[in-house]
Amino acid sequence: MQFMATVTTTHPGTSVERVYEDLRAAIISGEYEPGERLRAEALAERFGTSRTPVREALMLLEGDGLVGIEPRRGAVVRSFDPADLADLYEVRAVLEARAAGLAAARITPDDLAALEATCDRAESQTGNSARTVDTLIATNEDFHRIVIAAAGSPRLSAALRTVAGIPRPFKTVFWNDASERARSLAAHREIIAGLRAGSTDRAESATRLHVLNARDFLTEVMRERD
Amino acid sequence: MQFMATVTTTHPGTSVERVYEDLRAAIISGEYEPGERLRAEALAERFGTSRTPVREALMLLEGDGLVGIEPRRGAVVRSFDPADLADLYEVRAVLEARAAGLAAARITPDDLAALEATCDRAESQTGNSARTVDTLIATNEDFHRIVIAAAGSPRLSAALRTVAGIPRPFKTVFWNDASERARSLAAHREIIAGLRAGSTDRAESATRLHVLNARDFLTEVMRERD
DNA sequence: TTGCGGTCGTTTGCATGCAAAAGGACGCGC
DNA sequence: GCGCGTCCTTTTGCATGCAAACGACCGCAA
Repeated sequence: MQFMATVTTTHPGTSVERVYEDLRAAIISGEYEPGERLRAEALAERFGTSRTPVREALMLLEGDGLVGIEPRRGAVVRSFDPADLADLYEVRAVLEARAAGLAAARITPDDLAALEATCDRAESQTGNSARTVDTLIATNEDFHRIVIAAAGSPRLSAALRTVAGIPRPFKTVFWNDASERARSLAAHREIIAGLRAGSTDRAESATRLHVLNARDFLTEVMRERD
Repeated sequence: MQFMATVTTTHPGTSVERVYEDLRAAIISGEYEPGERLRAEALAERFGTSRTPVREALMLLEGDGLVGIEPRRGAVVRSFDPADLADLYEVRAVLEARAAGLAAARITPDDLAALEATCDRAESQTGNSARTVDTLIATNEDFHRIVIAAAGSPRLSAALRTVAGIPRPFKTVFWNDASERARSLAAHREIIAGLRAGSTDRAESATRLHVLNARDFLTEVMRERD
C-alpha cells in the first residue's frame, strides 16, 4: 500500500504518531465500540500504512488504557464497566488535584486568562445540540490541559496519560445534563479562584471535588443504565 | 538471526515482552548508562531477535520514562537530573500514598504478614556488601509492590509504572547510607501499622513522608555530587 | 583557523514475506 | 444428538529488504 498519495496533508512526524493520534481519536469518538476487535490489516488500510506502525500505535494505546492486547489474539477496544470508570476517575482526581496544586504556585496571568476564556466559552453554550456538546467537551479538555501544563511536571503529565482517555459516549451523557454543566462551570471558576490566589489547598480541593463529582455522576448513570 | 538457540530458557510470551523485561532490567541495573545510545541492530543481536520487537520494546520503555526516543534520531537511555528525580518522586509520593490509603481498607492478613517479612528481612541485612545492598533494594521493591497490589486499582498500578523505574546507581547511594536504611525501615513499619489499623490517613501520610524523604535524600546527594 | 557545502556511511522507519497460532467448519465416532 | 479430532482460514508476530534521513567527514574558501 505504498501509493498513499499524500492522504490528508498528513500530520508531521512519523507514521506511528499519525496512526496513534488518529486511532485514538477514532476510539474516543466512539467510532469503534468497546469490545470491538481491531485488526491490524484493516487499520493499516484505513490509515494508508502497513501493519508495522499500526501494531506499534496499538501498543501505545494499550499503555493509555484504551486498547487491550492479548498475545496472538489481537487488540480490542477496551470496555469500561462502572468499576473501571470509578477507578479511573479516582486516579484522575488524585493526579489532577496535584497538578492544580502545583499550578497554583506557577501559573501565569496569561494562563489564568485562558482559563477564564474557557469558562466564558462554556457559559455561552446552551442547548443540547451535538455541536454544543462537542464544544463543551472540547472546552472542558482545554481547561484541564491548561492546568496540567501549568503544573510544569513532565512526570505528572505522563502519569495522567494513563487515565486521560475515555470514549466520548460517556462524556456525552455528562455534558447533556444541565445541572452537571452548571456544576462543572462553577467548579472550574472555583479552581481558577484558587489558582489566582496562589492557594495550593484551594486549587487542589476544588479540583478533587470536581473530578470526584464527575465520577459520581457517571457511575450513577451507568448503574441505572443496566 | 533466526537461529536463536533458545537463548536463556526464554520467558514465556512474545519476543517484545522478553526484550522489554530484559532491556528494562539492563537499563535499571546501570549496564547502559544514562545518555547512552540504544541502537536497534545491536540490541536485536544481543537479545537474539530482529529489530522489530526491539523497536517496540523501546517504545514501551519510553512510556515508562526510561528511554527517550526522537524520530529519525534513535533511542537513548534517559538521564536523570536532580529536577527530574524530584519530579518523579513527587508523583510517586502522590500515587503510592493513595495506593497505601486504598490498601488500608482491603489488605489481607497474608499481605500484612508478607510486609512484616520484608521488614524482618531488611533488618537482618547489615554491612555494605554489594549482596547486602542488592537484597535491600529487592526487599524494598517487594514491600512497595505488595502495597500497590493490595490497593487493587489497575489504573493506579498503570500510572505508577510511569514513575517506577530509576537506574540502580541512584538506589545504591540510598541503600548504602545507614541512617537512610534505618529511616526506611522505620517508615515501612509505620506504614504497616497504618495498614493493620485500617487507617487510610495513617497509611497515606506515612507513605507520603517515606517517599518524600527518599526524594530529599537523593536530590541532596545529587546536589553535592556536582 | 574557522565556517560552509557536498559526499558517504550508518541507522532509522516502513513495507512485506512467511511461519505458526487461534478459531471455526466439518465430519466422524460414540 | 453431542463431543471430539482434523483441516482450513484468518490473523498475528517476527525477520528482512529498502528508501530516506541524519550526521560525520572532508575539502575549500574566506
